[in-house]
Amino acid sequence: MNITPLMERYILHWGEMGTRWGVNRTVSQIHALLYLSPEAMNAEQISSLLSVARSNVSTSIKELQSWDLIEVSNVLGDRRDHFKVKGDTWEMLLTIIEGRKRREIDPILTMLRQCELEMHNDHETPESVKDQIRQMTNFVSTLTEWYAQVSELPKGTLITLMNMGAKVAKFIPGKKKD
Amino acid sequence: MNITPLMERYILHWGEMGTRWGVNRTVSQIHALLYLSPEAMNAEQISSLLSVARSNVSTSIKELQSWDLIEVSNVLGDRRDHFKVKGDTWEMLLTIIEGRKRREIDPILTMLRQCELEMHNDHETPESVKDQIRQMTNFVSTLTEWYAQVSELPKGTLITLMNMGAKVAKFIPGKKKD
DNA sequence: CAGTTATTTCAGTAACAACAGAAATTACTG
DNA sequence: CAGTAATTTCTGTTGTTACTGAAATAACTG
Repeated sequence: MNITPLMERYILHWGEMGTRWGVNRTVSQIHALLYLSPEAMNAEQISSLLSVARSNVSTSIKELQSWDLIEVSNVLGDRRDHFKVKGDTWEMLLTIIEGRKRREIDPILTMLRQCELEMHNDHETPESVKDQIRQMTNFVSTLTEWYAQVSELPKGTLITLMNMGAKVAKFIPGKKKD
Repeated sequence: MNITPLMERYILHWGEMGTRWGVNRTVSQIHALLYLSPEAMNAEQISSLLSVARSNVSTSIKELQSWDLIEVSNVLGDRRDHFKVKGDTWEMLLTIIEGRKRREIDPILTMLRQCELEMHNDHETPESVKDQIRQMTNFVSTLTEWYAQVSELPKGTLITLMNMGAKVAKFIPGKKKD
């Protein structure tokens, strides 16, 4: 397998985009490469195809594994680890959302809740500021609760809902269908 | 207005979280500060409260304005610009999503579509790779289409839908209610 | 229109994250 | 258990972005 100009373009754009979302460029590039590749690849191949140091691949692979985005497959008679992406585009998205939620939203919620606790015996912070914090806490809680419910739905249901688009609004009780 | 320990904690955490999402720390901190503050603030105040250079505040303010997250308010008899956040938590979220979509998702879609065009007279890229690109294009298109529809719904409808959580799935045609 | 205040731009510095290459570790093999 | 292959860890370097402080510009005032 070698990188055609088409693939290069895809991989480079993906890497570029990753950086904007706080993801290391090499990590995104490897993910893009593995997404495109029909077969699993070993670290050596990735290293030479993307022209990055072997050690850099090692670190990035670990990062992708911690996100549960890739999996190892072993070939009989080959000691090296081979990697490929897990799931289809839809599952990829859900995995990324789940990861970011756990790593970034949950700590925010923890922080917000602790702020609410501290508020009680805090008499220097203006009431209006406390209100803003409370509002943010409620908002993030609601979002988290919504996500918890929706992420439990089967994939097929989610896809159906998405294809319905704005039509879901028609089912709001007490709302006229048009 | 001075920063109480509670506020400091909130602002620092927010700034920290911003960096993880590819947002400049100072930018996030200023947004957090303005969110908490009951009154609009001028750049000088922000600069001294957060202990960052005046010029840094100027740059960050521009960034927040380009995201449409803050607005200017002027006080009679005061030449300085005063800033405050726009909208409530919910509107903030929608604004941020809209901004990221426009800046980051739309270019991806453009790239993917161009890749699809190039595919036609590209005989070196394996068919399986082309398939993967096509699949990604369809996926991103569907998501974008869904977003376009949902973002048009009135805020109240969106909130109702969110509060319904997984219940919306009950209304899928051909599905038994339980 | 000189003087003052507010804001922005710019250039250099500092801080940080990404990375390469070497060294060390681990896992295998005959 | 020596030797080899694969992987990881570590250290120093590079490249990038954030930031400061100074200078320039713009906006207002008496």
